[in-house]
Amino acid sequence: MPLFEQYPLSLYNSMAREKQLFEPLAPPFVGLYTCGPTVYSEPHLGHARGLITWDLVFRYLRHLGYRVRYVRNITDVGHLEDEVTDAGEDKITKKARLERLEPMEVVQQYTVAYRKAAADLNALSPSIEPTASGHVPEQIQAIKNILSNGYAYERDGSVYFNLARYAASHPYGKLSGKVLDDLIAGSRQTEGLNQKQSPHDFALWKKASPEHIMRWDSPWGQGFPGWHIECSAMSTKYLGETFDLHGGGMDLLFPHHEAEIAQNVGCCGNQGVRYWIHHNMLTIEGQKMARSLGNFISIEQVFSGNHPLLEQAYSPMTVRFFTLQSHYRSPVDFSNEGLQAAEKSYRRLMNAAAALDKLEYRAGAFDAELERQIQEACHTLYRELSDDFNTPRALAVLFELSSRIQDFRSGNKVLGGISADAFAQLQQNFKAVLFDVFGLLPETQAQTSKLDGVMDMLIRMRTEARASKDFAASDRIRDELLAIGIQLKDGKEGTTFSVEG
RNA sequence: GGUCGGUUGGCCGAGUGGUCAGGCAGAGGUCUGCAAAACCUCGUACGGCGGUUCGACUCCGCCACCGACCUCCA
Repeated sequence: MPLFEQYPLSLYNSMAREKQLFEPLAPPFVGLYTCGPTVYSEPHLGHARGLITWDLVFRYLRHLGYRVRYVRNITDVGHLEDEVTDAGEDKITKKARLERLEPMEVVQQYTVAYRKAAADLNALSPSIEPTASGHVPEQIQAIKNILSNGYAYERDGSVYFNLARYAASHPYGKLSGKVLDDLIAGSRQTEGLNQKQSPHDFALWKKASPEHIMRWDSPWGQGFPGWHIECSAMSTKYLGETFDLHGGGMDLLFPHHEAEIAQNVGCCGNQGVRYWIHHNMLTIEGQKMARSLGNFISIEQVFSGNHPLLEQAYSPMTVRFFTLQSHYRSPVDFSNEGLQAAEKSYRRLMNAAAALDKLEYRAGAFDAELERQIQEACHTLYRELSDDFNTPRALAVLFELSSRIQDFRSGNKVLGGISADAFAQLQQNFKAVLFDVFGLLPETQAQTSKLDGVMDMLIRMRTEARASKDFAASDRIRDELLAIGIQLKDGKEGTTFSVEG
């Protein structure tokens, strides 16, 4: 029996605004699409949250036994920054001009940076990572379909989605809770500066001005695809007209995902997505992260500690652990205090995992209550994760199990008190959830075998000095190593060391 | 202004109509030549005012405060 039958997954569907039992279209296959980055600048902490959230979803679905195709796009065709006044310049073009690069050089640089950040955070590669620029023909085809279905109109080389026409027969705004009439009433639209029939009609295809560098041929002349069409085109291409899961940040609810739905209907006759899931945003010490507020932190800066707001560097696994401590639908507040606490908590779990590996089972006096408790916890781990990916609760269970593991290690409780089966289950579930699902890794220690050799020697010298009560020498070894960033840990079974950072 | 969400102990962060979150910090302890590390044990909480209820932190109403989105944003 696959795990997904044993622990059926329920998740919060943003469209229904309630938790629903997840029933894939064609189990065990699952299609998952998430909106990836626009690659015009360094990946930042917000990207980290998205990466970690969807990686956990991907990992857990796979762990449950689903065969998942995970598609995450790269937006490498610039979005216009100011469409309203038509004075807009797209982000990638602007960056290219400022840095005197080809637009594709900008795209390349930040795509590589994004993938590097993902790898550092131990986020698995998606099954397919399509780029918008590589799918212009598909986007043109989708626009053609929308046009021929009567949901769009052409004006002077640009194509716009006809929202009034669409909203007359479809519930536009349902996902984000917007009412089209309110939007129109509240819009600050300058007269006569654009060709749209209605201010909220959005571009499917945009005519390229003479100086616009990124341009492609189309039935409507040279131009580039609009803001939202890539996701409709690429999700349809790789996951089909209807697929299981679509994710993204809550900030994409409107207008991006709302537009996607309208396009899907306009193109294929149905909205395409069965479950919408959205993760919450990230704040920096209680404030929204924004360049204008000066609290913008890139992923690389977190790892290096090179930012005025950071008291120290934080390892990728600390960031990952910290993120998963909160539920994905709650906001995460990034603070030094929080990160430092996470660093320690994370170490505790890793200590327990290491201790678990060293335990050797021998039958002993049976402790029925302990047996029940451990088995129950092993199940709870999955029940929590299957309850809308409740990582904080699953984590609490991991800590509970950590204490039991330490009880066994220290002799506080006898390992033989539980059955060999229960012990095997403990080992398997604890490590599976910690490593495979949470995607945490043992702390990388910058140590080579040569360093090991040197440390062995130093530890031996210190042990000898201590044996002969030459504490001046032994303390000197310990303190000077600490100054270098290597900490000695005296334990019952001897001395070990860890390298800082 | 509109829409939605939140307000939990020193800090972070789950959750529930009536015995438990969990982590960090703090206190005590084990270990140790001392220390560090590691491990064990232990407090304190549910924004305000009403209501429903045998019973509310949990449900309902009002108020206050905070935030997100409404414009590109993960």
